[in-house]
Amino acid sequence: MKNNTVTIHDISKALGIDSSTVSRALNNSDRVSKKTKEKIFNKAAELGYQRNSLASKLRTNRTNTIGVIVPRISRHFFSSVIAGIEETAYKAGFDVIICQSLESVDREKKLVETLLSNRVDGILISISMETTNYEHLNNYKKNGYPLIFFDRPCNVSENTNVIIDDFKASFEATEHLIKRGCKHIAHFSGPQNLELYQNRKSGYLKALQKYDIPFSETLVIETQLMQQDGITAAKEILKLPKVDGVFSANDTAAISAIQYLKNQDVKIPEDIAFVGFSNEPISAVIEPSLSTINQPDFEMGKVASSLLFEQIKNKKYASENQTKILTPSLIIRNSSKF
Amino acid sequence: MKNNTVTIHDISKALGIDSSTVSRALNNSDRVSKKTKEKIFNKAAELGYQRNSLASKLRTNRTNTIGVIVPRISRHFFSSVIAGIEETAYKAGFDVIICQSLESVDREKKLVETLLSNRVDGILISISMETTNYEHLNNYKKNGYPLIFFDRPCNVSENTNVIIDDFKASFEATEHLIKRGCKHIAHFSGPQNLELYQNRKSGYLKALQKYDIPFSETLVIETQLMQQDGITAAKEILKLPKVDGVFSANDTAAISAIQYLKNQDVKIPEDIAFVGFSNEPISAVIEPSLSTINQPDFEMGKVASSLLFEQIKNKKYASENQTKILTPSLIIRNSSKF
DNA sequence: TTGTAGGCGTTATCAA
DNA sequence: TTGATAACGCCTACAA
Repeated sequence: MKNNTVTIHDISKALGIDSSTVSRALNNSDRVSKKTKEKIFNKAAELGYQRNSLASKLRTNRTNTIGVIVPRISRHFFSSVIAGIEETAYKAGFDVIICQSLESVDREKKLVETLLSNRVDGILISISMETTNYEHLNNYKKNGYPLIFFDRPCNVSENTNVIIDDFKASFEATEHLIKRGCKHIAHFSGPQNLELYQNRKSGYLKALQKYDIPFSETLVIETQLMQQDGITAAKEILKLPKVDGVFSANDTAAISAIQYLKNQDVKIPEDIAFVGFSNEPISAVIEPSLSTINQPDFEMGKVASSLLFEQIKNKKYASENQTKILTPSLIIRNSSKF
Repeated sequence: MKNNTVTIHDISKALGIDSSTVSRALNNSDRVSKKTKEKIFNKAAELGYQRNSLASKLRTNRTNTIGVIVPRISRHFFSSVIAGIEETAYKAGFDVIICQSLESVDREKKLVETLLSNRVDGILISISMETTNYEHLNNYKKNGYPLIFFDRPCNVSENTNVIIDDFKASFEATEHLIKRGCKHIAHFSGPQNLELYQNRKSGYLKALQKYDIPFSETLVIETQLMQQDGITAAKEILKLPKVDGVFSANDTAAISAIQYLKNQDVKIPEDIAFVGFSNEPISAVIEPSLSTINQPDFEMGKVASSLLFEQIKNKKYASENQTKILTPSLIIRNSSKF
């Protein structure tokens, strides 16, 4: 079956035109006459010719393909970033290979290798929560391949990062809780190997400091911020005296915590006010609706991929390391209403 | 930069061993002595060798890659199916290329071509809402490539489909509304070119018929079932006399309709009861929580991909057309409580 | 404008 | 067990 695939040589033979001319025609070269082109196009259609990209990529050493690695595509934030990437890629004539690490370093390593061996022209990555060591990525960069980090930056060495201002957003979120009257604000924090969660924590601390709110380490509950973790964290704060506000480093944990607390007859926001992070669609529809930080996800995808395409074209990557910081915004909803 | 990529020939030269032996060693052939293998592995690591899959795929005419086309990865149902596919693929040693058609036929056509030109070994597809003509897929099948439809089947010609029993689930959902006392049940329906929505409508009609509930065409509101469509549909049923129940062909439309109706002081489920379809995570947390149909998404991914790998191995595709039907289940929540 | 020839990196076949 | 050689399908100097 598969053996009868049509090649440019079949077209060549059928028409008595050399395969090099066929190749040129199919690539729409202007060094082929209109007449021959037409003949070739027709014959190609007639025979059901389908270019073999593998061969052409091998030959040209360019794949016009980029790889994207995200923790999970089901997260609204990431699928929106991907939408932004795909839009830009489409305009630039690039294909996109989407991969998910599922927050596992091992998987991430394998994915990088697969992308590498498929000779993608560049990679956009949001590293997994487990990633603490960047060798698999440094090797890649060392070879001069363009690599851009988004959302979860890597400042271990020189890199191009596209991030949002997590510190500022977290500061504002916490400040908002303070201004509405919260005196004992807990923080649901994520893995501290991710700078992003460090920054969210720092913003929280900075706000407490600015308003002279006493702080105790017990107020910070560090987990993976999954659904189950939110419940664990909720139980935790019930043990603490008089917690009246929570700034959660993501929506997922905040939402499951709220659900749990509601079942325990804790009133949100009267007893405990909540602010989340990410603006997952679900946060707008739960009751009470969740105050959160909206991230410019689609824009992030566009910015990151535009940078990547620039680097692919100019090949001056090494020198062009830079960090782009996008601005998120606080959305106040019922979970932290005055 | 990129030019210094290491090939088997570099290893070959460095060690004075022929490149064919290097190739065999790197593929772990048992026709290479342990000693030479070791030398080769070490040198490969030392030089930072990274196999060129393009060349290998071209030569072997096998890519060990399958393509998956879904309408959108952000839909919980599809990302769960993909998770099932990836798990099976991983075990089978296959890579997966994930693509989204965004419900556009044009995009879908291009994706099929791209996958084809990259010589994937098979394709799993859930067609777009716009797809009414299957030429782009028939061409693919005609060449003997394995192709499996999931969730949204294609019975225009002989095909392998993996679906859920939409008819039965819809019948049960409607029956449930009837048993709880609804007498005027509307149906939010999807594009009728998708069999799936035909079946959901049929199940609804069958239930009305069985219980001798009078039916009028105005009760069926056909849209794309997007968020906005839910609102439009909600306005529509308010115009109808005494609608007291809605069976929606997806959760998205049901949820936005409920939100809208709540704002209009319609009581759910007292005034109008709702049952959705898909069990999106959001349906469990909104208020009232949404009764819906749970689909075995992860399992569907596993079943569909297992079938595909079988077809890839056995190459008897043409003759093996079959339809696998998985069983969904009704989840009763507050939106249709008695 | 078209043809010739060689090679991209790998692997399969055959021979040693 | 290893080596020599050709080929997968395509593209691109270079020559005509």
